[in-house]
Amino acid sequence: MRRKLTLKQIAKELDVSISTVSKSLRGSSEISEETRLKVQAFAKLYNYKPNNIALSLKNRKTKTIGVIIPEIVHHFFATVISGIEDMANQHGYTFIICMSNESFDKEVINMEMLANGSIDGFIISLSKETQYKADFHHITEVMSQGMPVVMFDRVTNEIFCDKVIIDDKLAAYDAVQHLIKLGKKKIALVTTQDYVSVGKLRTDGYIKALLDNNLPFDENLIVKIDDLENCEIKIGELIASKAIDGVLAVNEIFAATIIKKANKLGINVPKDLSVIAFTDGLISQYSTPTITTVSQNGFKMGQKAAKMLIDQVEKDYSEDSEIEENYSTEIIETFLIERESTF
Amino acid sequence: MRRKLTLKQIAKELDVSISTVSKSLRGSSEISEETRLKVQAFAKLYNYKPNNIALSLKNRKTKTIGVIIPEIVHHFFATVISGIEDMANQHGYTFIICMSNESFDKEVINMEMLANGSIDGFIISLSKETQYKADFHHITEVMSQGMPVVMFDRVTNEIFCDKVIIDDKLAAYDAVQHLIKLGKKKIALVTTQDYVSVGKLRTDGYIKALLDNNLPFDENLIVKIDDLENCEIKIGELIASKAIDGVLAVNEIFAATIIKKANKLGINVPKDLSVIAFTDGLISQYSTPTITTVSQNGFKMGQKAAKMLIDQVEKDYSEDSEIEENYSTEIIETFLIERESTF
DNA sequence: AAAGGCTCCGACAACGTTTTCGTGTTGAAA
DNA sequence: TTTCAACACGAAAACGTTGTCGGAGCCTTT
Repeated sequence: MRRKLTLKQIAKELDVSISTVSKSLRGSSEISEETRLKVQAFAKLYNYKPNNIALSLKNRKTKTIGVIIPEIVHHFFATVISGIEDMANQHGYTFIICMSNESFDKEVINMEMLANGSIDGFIISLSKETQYKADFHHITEVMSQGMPVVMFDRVTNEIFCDKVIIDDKLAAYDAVQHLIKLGKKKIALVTTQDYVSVGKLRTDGYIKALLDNNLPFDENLIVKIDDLENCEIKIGELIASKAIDGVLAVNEIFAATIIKKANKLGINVPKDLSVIAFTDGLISQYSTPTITTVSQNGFKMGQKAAKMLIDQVEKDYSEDSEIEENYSTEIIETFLIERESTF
Repeated sequence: MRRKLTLKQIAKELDVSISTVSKSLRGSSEISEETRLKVQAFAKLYNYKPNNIALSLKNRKTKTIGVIIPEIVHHFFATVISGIEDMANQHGYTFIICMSNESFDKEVINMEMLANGSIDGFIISLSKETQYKADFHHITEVMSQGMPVVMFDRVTNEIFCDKVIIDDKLAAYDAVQHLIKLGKKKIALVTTQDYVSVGKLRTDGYIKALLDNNLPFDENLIVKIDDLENCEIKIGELIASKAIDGVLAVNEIFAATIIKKANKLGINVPKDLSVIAFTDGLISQYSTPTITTVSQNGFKMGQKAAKMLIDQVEKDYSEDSEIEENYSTEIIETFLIERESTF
């Protein structure tokens, strides 16, 4: 097993100093053309590549991004990762992914694990538990060490940092508005618990749309699902007894469950019941009927988040002064993709 | 912006040497209890964490795995990642993900990018283009540098290394066998081009099942999809004209498309046409009817792959001798999940 | 009183880079 | 012949660790 080639080995082999080898490879004019070419040829022949770890140590820059997400087996998060990878790649960055599995403790452990020099900054979407506990000390901790943080989707107002989100309230508002335009009068909302930031915002948008259209707001038409176990039961109750004609679901799974339940109960989607979902994933495209969704454009979200982080990292580098810490919040536009579940 | 605390700073602050600080923190008996406690208290107070990069450089071990996959917005690959993360985490490893986007060049670039010391080993699933070109020099290259490689799912016989796969041929055989037992006589196969290793194997299993049951093998009943564009057309032709009563699809998307097309053509699934798919993802669960699938257990596959790689990495470490290079191929068992699309 | 043995600590090398600063050798100018 | 710039290269420091080795100081032993 041949070890990786180092400058030292090349130097020894060619009987020159390490400095000379290094300079030759970087094309320094300090070195005579003869020596330079000789070294370059040798390096090329034996496929020399500078050791990244050594470079990271020297430069105090790893060109690596830490990504903390709740889970990866999830269409939205996977597309975000895809966007991050795209932008990271363009800038010569790699990234390490950690999953919190919606657990606060794991989120904290993962961040501490990475905040020891392995990465240049974080891109994070908060776990449900973190949002519930509203404990963000781990974030402030790494930020105080000068590590840039970009939050996406599941963010919090309590931390000042760059953020990239969709306008959840507006998107929900528009979706409900769409249902209302289609003539729906009794529109339900199937969402998560309020501590999930996006769930709360979408609920706000839903309520606002109803009120703006002088439709009655009925608390009973909002179903808050805490876990997938009782999802079916709660949804069953909703559509069986409440005689609704429209529903906004905060994710595909809820929407697909609604449709399946409706079918069983002999309720026709979209004729009797129109359904709109957040998260434009595969289920929406392949469900029957296909589902009208709010596109969240996770890819773009990932790209933006990565871009913002890289900008921060490289800015930190050039101007060591910390004059202006002006963070911004990017809002990714959403749009409604009309499919068969609304009519 | 306060920089990360280092041994040197602690040493200066407490007016002892760097060695003393290091030894104190590692609980060396060389240091008096008084000094040790003082240093430990200080380190704890200011939350000292050893710099990982420096450790990696010193130990020539990064405790990081490089993962190369074709794409991540894909249920199967996402579950594999999830399994890798689980096992990696248990062993204190992190991982860097690169996507080849099914491109040979990007696969090569990514591998070269990581093979410069950033990682201890690779877990890879080959891109379609790589399988098509059958060019694996980049794999042999990194292996010859002593970097362990574990392949999963899309593997090749031309490289000797650890592998983890499912028995694609047997799984396809069993699925077709199941259809035959249900009384189906004219069973089609919707697959990918032959150069995709798993596609080929599944085709073999399909054919074998037919022959073993004395059913005629009709070349025309095998549809090879090259990209999703013409997927719908080709599938339309198949089910409209061939009067088939069963079909095995090598992935969910194909299966869902078949079902949708069948519905449009007034063909009832499962009564007129039974459908079985590979890849047990969300589509299968939320499609109408739900789809009978071959479960690939990506999570377990990821776990196994990670375990095999970590074992290799740590073995390399202990015994520098390269006496026995005995690679193994793990086969993850599959099973049929019966749902509504078969009858 | 000299020798030896502890205890406790610091100097230093090493991991693989890059870069600054010297320094020896030329050749040309004075 | 002396002086000095230009050229080509090497030594060394630094990034943050860990671990080996040696040494200072003190106590015990003969």
